[in-house]
Amino acid sequence: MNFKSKNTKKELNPNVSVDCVIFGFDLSQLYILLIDSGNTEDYKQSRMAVPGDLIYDTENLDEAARRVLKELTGIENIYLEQIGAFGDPDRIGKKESDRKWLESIRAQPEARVITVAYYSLVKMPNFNPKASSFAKSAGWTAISEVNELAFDHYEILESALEQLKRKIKIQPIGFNLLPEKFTLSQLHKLYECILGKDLDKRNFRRKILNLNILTDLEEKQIGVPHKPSQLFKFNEENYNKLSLEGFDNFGF
Amino acid sequence: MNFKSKNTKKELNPNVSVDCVIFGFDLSQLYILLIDSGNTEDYKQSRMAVPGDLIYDTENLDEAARRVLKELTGIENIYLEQIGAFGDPDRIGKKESDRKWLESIRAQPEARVITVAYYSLVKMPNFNPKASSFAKSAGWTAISEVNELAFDHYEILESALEQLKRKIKIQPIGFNLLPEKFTLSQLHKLYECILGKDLDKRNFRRKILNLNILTDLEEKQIGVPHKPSQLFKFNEENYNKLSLEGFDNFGF
DNA sequence: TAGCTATGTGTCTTTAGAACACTATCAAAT
DNA sequence: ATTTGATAGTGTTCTAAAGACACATAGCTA
Repeated sequence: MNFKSKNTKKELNPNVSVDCVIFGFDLSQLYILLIDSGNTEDYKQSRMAVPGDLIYDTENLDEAARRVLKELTGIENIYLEQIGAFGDPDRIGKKESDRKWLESIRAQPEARVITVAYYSLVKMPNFNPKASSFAKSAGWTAISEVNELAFDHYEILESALEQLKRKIKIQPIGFNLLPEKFTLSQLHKLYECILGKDLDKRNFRRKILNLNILTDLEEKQIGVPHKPSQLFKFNEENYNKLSLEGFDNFGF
Repeated sequence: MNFKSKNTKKELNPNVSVDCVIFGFDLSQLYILLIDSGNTEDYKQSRMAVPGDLIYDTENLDEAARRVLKELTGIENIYLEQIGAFGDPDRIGKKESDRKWLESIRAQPEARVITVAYYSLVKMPNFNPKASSFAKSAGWTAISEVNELAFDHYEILESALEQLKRKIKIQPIGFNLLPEKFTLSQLHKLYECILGKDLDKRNFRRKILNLNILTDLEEKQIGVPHKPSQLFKFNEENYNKLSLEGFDNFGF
């Protein structure tokens, strides 16, 4: 049977899935990695979803999240952090389109599935999603343009965003979203995007510089039609230290 | 089959459980609600565990947590908050005693089980646990005296404590642990217990009073062999408002 | 060379954190 | 009646960070 994991090799557990909310940033807005999981009725229509699938009985949740993400989008080697579990008994059965999809793909389409959600922040240009497995396509969508998602994935996205807002105030996580070299304005913009509000430029710069996680590259932007900006990278040593410790109070 | 939930009434899902970490406080230290889940080899020995059990396919996770807590300890009507999911494939099979116990009680003792953990804070004297179902006993244990627990429950407890420490800095949750009428010293002590460090008395009082969530009852302790303390209750309106909003910066 | 655009910078005021020591009040013991 | 022991209660100073606020600069383009 499915739930006897001991001596069977790799069997999908019909009751538990993982979902991965991957955020990116293009220096002007936040993006999320979505797959088109395929519409079983109308192949022209899409059924956008956060990459996710059932877990194997032999892997732990973190491993499952990494595997599923890789299988569906090709993306690997990123740090995933758990958001929590979503377990409404009807979370995958509310919409007709979801039910149809499950029937087309799952061995036990009626099974009740709870999902454990993860999120991560990545440098978008470094990760070009390549759809495989049941993903018809995989790509970045601006958060502002996300509307309907499969199952309860919209709720999951909202939770991920909340967690992101909370985290950015106590850890320097935002840097995972920026290129190696970045300007203070870009970092500033990122914080504004995540927190959804304007931040005073001078106060922001002062605070972020006081954290001592930035190294001035003594190098300027080139080819911009305005005063070129100083470029920075982040100081790995101090950055890692602060990531671990967190800062108790970095209020914006 | 077990994983077909649609038309079956109440079937346990063999793959998903919930566990509840319930904290209490006796004005001098933190306690946790544990059950003795019974040792199958030696009935005199105990097997202490956080109250938890498999979920039904028809209930959502929050409901399951409330139900399981009630079934095992009689405690109900409390607000439970999710900590997260724990899903090591071997989390319930590492110890011989755990495996024996599962064989004695579970329909599919070999099933891989992921658990979703919850925590709550309660006024200990208002909740007298009464063991039932498979709990041989249920009661409060000082956190400092907890050593070995079933499965990965010790890890879960540690996670719950971490979350509690994080939360108490941004929400006035601590009050759920105190009696209706309490003194500032008791509240002070509670914060010290949770955060595990000394806090300056005068600074603590100033900060907590500035939150405007306390109402001076104009009533003093009686019968104490020292200067009697002023009693306070908390101001529900402001307390609820702050609970929702949180405070960005309440660093200790 | 004028205009556009985003960069980069400093000060003041207010608020909150951290450190720190003594007096007051009650009950119990003598 | 007095002393003792135990905890309650109280203010100030120093320092650090938050928040509000305006103008000159550098490079590109037309």
